[in-house]
Amino acid sequence: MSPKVTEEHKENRRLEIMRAAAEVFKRKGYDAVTMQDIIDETGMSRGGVYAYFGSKEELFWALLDQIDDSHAAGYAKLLDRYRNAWETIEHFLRYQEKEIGNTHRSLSPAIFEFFSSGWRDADRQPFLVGRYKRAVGDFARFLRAGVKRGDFRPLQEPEAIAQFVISFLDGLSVDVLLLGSEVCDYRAQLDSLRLYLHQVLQIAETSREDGGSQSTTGETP
Amino acid sequence: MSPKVTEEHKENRRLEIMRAAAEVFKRKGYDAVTMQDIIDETGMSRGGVYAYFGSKEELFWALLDQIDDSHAAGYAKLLDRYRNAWETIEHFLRYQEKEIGNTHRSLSPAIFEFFSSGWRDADRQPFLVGRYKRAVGDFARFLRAGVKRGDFRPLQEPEAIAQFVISFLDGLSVDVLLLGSEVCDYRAQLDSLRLYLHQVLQIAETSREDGGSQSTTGETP
DNA sequence: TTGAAAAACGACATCAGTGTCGTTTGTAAT
DNA sequence: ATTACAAACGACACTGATGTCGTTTTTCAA
Repeated sequence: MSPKVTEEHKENRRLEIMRAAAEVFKRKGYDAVTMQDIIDETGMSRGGVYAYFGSKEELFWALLDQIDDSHAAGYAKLLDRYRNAWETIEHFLRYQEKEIGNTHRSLSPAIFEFFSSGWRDADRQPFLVGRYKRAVGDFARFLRAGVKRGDFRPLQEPEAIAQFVISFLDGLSVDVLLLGSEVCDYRAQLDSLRLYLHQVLQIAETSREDGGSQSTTGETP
Repeated sequence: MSPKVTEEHKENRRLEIMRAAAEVFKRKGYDAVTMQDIIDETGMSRGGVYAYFGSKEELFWALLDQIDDSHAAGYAKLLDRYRNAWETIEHFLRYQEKEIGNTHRSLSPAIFEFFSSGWRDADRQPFLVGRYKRAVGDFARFLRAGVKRGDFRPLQEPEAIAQFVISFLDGLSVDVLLLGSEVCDYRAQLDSLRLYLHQVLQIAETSREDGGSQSTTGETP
């Protein structure tokens, strides 16, 4: 008797299925993907895959959890423990630029599809709400820290600014996804966001050694 | 020989099917809706409905065109021919507030679903791009008019501001749709947008007889 | 080497939705 | 009233995806 394969081997198989699934989801989004697509990508058999994941949705949740774990940590770390307040914002914006620029090569389109066609589904909503509150919370905490240090003198409540920024970034992501990056010119828009933050936080014009590279979009005519 | 029913009757039937379809799309979104649902809602027969619309997608496009015609006109008119520049912005914001507040009772969720699950579809993209460019264009034109009159002294190019505003509004709509209006507090966020515009356009503090009701969100602490 | 049990396989039954098409019904001109 | 034709009907065949389950293969302990 006794088990016939090691626990590790099972875990590897599980991961291999998830890897294959991610590949397919990146290529085809969410709705258009069938279990058969994923099965084909793995090279395994129908029964084999079903032994690990009972449905496309179950598989997708596994991917979401995986992503979320790795992501949330990095995101929070980005905003914690900074040296120079404004520099952190620049850093944050550069990070967002990279993320958004990479949208269509990532799982984002599939994730977006998953939640937008499932927004009535009571099971899916909490995930998004959690993500949103976490993002807003992290950013607001960062702002409050900056206020305490005297780096920022915000014209609004940090919470309000944070919500505003997250909403804007959500919108920008959606627009890039649905319209393409050329149409909505996300780099210029991130410059606008930089300018907005610069103003609403009342940053002194000469922030450390950072020059005047804020406005690629043009000054007042 | 000669036709057996009047042209008008056929048009009415067409409209009735569209009305029924809109009802179903409002209730169930896009993907979850089947032709059968629509057929049931009309009270007609399968063949009857198919005689007018060959597929769910064809039907949805008909609805989109219908909406778009009525919408685009009103939107442009809102921003044209204003008396007081800032007042027009207030008006615009109030309009957006109403729109966003009504999101889940409108076709928006279905439209959103339609485009987000079909963003790879080359046929669907042009529609959204047109909508976006029109919105940005209208808003930018309004801003330029205000500049010419001396009402606005923008810190950025009007185009950039317009894009920023539209992206933000897109984000806000998405967030309201996916997270619910309580979570993302869209009224407060529209106040933030008002404050942003007030600053970026360098509106004098005392604009005509309008008092200081801009910031429900709180002043600098 | 053998054999027992788990893992992997893939054919199959099922299901939901689609679009068609032969039939029935209704209308208006004669 | 009759009739001829379009409109409306709804049963049906088809499709594509799903999840199951009896069979085969693999693995490891004895």
